[in-house]
Amino acid sequence: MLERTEEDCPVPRISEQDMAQTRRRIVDAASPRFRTDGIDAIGIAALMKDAGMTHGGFYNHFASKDALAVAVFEDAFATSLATLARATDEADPERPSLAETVDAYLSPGHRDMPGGGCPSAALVTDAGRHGPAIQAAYAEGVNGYIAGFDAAQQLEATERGEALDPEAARRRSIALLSEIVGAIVLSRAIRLVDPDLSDEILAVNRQRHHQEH
Amino acid sequence: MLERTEEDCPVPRISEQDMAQTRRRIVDAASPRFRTDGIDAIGIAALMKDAGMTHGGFYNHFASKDALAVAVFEDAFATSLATLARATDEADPERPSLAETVDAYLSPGHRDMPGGGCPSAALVTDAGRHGPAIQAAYAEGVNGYIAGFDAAQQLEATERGEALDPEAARRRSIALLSEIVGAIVLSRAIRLVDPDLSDEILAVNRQRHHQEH
DNA sequence: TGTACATCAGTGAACGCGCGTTCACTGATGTAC
DNA sequence: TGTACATCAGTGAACGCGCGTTCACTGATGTAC
Repeated sequence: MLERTEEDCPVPRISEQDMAQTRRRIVDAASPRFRTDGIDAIGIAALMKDAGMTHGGFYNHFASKDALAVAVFEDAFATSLATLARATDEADPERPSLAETVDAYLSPGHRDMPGGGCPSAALVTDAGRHGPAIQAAYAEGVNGYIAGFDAAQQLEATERGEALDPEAARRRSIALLSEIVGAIVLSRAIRLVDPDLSDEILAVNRQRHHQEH
Repeated sequence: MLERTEEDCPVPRISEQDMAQTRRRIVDAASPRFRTDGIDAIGIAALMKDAGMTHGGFYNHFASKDALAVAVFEDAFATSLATLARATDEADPERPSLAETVDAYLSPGHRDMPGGGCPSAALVTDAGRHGPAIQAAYAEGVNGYIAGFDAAQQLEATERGEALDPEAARRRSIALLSEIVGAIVLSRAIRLVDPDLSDEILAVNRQRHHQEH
């Protein structure tokens, strides 16, 4: 009896691992550029050059630029949600509170580094302006954020010995996401010409969250 | 003594009014397209065709596409702020409350019509990704929104016979703007693939505002 | 182990296309007399 | 009022450029025997 039962799948000449590495290099090159300047602002050729290759090979890894964008969205949200999940890791003695997580989100450092930051904020307009596949990847990320906020609220309520209505928690999660996404995109939009107002927007929303929770 | 003292300024062959009309046609064509699809998504040729002309004449009216974008931002914010100002028109017996204004802002109709809607929301990412001139026009509009919310809060506080600390009002205005911009851009980003969550985001934020004010 | 062959990730020229901007030209309009 | 001229908003071809995608080719790698 052979171990390999899928006869349709030929043994790859170049290891799957190498292919996966190259694919990752492309995603890693595209991810910050897409978040900083938008999906349409950088071309395949420049992207592949960033990844250390020429542009022709791109289509060995992705069917289209849209397919790359979907992969970038999935990867960026996965990373971002993993960070958020630290706020719900009961085993971590240095687990950040939800308030600390929000403070970090609404920091000048996050504002000034969209390429490595939250994809919900950086790609919110791009998602709405592109096709269903990209929007679907974005929507899944948004649902992940809401679920993450829900979990963090429930954990903190439990630790305070309080019960939290799941629907109330969900409403707060959605409002929180709206507020922090709005604050960071507004602060980014004016940071070069009105840095004081840009800082103020972040500060007001940090403060507002502290008052409420 | 001649009435016309500026010798440098020749009498125009084609009336200034006609020129202004053409310029307005260009701005009116660009304004919804920029808000719906982004500044970079539509070219000068398509824009001028929408305005009923060929593309070459564009540069009789604007020095560059960026200059048009600045004009579009100024015009769109002026219109949008005029609508907001209805909430502070003491003479108007049908003056909408701030809560009603927010409800209209966070409506599915506004979500589905970015081309005629709030430029703060529709252009927030474009502003951050373009040059200082465009950002400056955007920042002025944001300041106008904050001032408008301030004025509406003060008017409503006065009518209730309450005093409202200007700094507290400003903080609320900034938080309100962040929240409604965030809500509308998030709801737009997912409306095609998750219309239920899109509606929920709007509804939760409408409800939240009603509870607070 | 050595040799002939097959595979296919990556290369780089080329495809048609649209971009922002320029410019020689046109023709309607207003001025000068 | 009539005629010659000047102006300039608008036309449309053309500029160099970058885009997403295709494709014939290369050459390193793995297989077959």
